[in-house]
Amino acid sequence: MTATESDEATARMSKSEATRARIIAAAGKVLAETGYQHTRLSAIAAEAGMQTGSLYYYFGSKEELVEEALDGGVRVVHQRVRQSVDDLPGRATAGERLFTAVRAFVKARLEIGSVSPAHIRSYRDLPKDMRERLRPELEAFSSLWDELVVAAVESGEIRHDVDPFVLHLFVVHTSEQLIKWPDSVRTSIAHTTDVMVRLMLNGLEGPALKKG
Amino acid sequence: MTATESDEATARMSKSEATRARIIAAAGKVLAETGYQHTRLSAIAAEAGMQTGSLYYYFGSKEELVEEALDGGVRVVHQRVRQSVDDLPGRATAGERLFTAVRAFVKARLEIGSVSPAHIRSYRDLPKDMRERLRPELEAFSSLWDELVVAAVESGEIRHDVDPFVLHLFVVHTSEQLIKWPDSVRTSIAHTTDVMVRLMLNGLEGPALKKG
DNA sequence: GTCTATACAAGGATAGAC
DNA sequence: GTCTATCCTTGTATAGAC
Repeated sequence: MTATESDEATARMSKSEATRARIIAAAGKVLAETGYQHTRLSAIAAEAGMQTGSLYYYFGSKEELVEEALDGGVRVVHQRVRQSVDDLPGRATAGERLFTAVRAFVKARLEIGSVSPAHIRSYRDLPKDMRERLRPELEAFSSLWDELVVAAVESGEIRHDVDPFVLHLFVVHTSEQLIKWPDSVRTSIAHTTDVMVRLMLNGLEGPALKKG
Repeated sequence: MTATESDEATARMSKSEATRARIIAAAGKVLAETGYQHTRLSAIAAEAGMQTGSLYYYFGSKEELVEEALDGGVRVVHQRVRQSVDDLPGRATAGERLFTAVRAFVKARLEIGSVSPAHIRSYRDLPKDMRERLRPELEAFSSLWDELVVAAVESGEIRHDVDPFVLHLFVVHTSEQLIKWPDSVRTSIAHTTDVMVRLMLNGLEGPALKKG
């Protein structure tokens, strides 16, 4: 959800719904930065502009609040990536489909400052039962990457000398590192996406080695 | 430090020194998995095979113990990377120096299961004063990467169309993702290092696109 | 709806037995 | 040296005022 979409959505909400959404957004932000265990309700409350105790008017427990924030973040990113692929014309090659997905993923990671499907940092810390409930959604997203990668290997558009699952991990984790890049190098979203995709696709190699 | 070196070192220690080293190693392992805030002394104690209270015979506080573990991890990895470059013959090109460093870094990350200089997950959580004390060592390591990258850009062995600092971040963070790869795809250290370096250097691109 | 005050649990730290 | 028992602090959760 972009800032604009979010504002439009907020305008249609009752005050209560808007506050609830604000808390969820605050939770997403804090979670992405600190991971589940380190996330303090006091930090979420501060980010949302209220006192810790007030959160309990909207949510029954920390777990309930966190699970809703996490699940929402996962679904939004997954949905965006899938949509970007579905929007391609039928004649698009497997490679075009994969790199469109990568671009959409990188873009989503930059636009949504908060949680993401591959945000392992949070995921590993979760209580076991919550992890179980979130698993199907995460696995669906993972399957999408597997399909895209395998098809692009078969079409010859990406390398076949590396295990497809490793390629899948490389794509997802490399995209994820963007959140660690300092603001100074993340200029516009379009440019940052461009640089990252170029590095993933073509690597570090420069002119002096390319002739080989 | 490899397992063998560690064993040899242990053999020369007094029992007290050996116990102390065992605690540090346990702390490194727990820290790498969970980050500072989430690290419980009870977890370190369990990993070292003792009760929580017993740790205080060797260390004055959680901070003291953690700082020693972190500082040690940073220094060992930095030292190994620097040594790998220094060991090259004088005629080595800038590109050879950079990729030797990358290989050494990836190898070190695989061999030492614990903390590392770029292990941001831990670093960001640290108390401010501790972070200040560790900073010089981290910056020295960062400078090494900057020098290697800039030289390789100038020699034309790596691409010049991307900000050198971004290339530096890409190298370090991409190497770091290895700790998230499941055991199933991390076969031998030599093979895993090889795959990772190939992906970083040449990217995902496959035969069908290379002709362009 | 949101705040303040407080009960309760968990983890860091200390003391004293052995 | 290591253990067990206990204190102190921090964070989750509840209660009741406004």
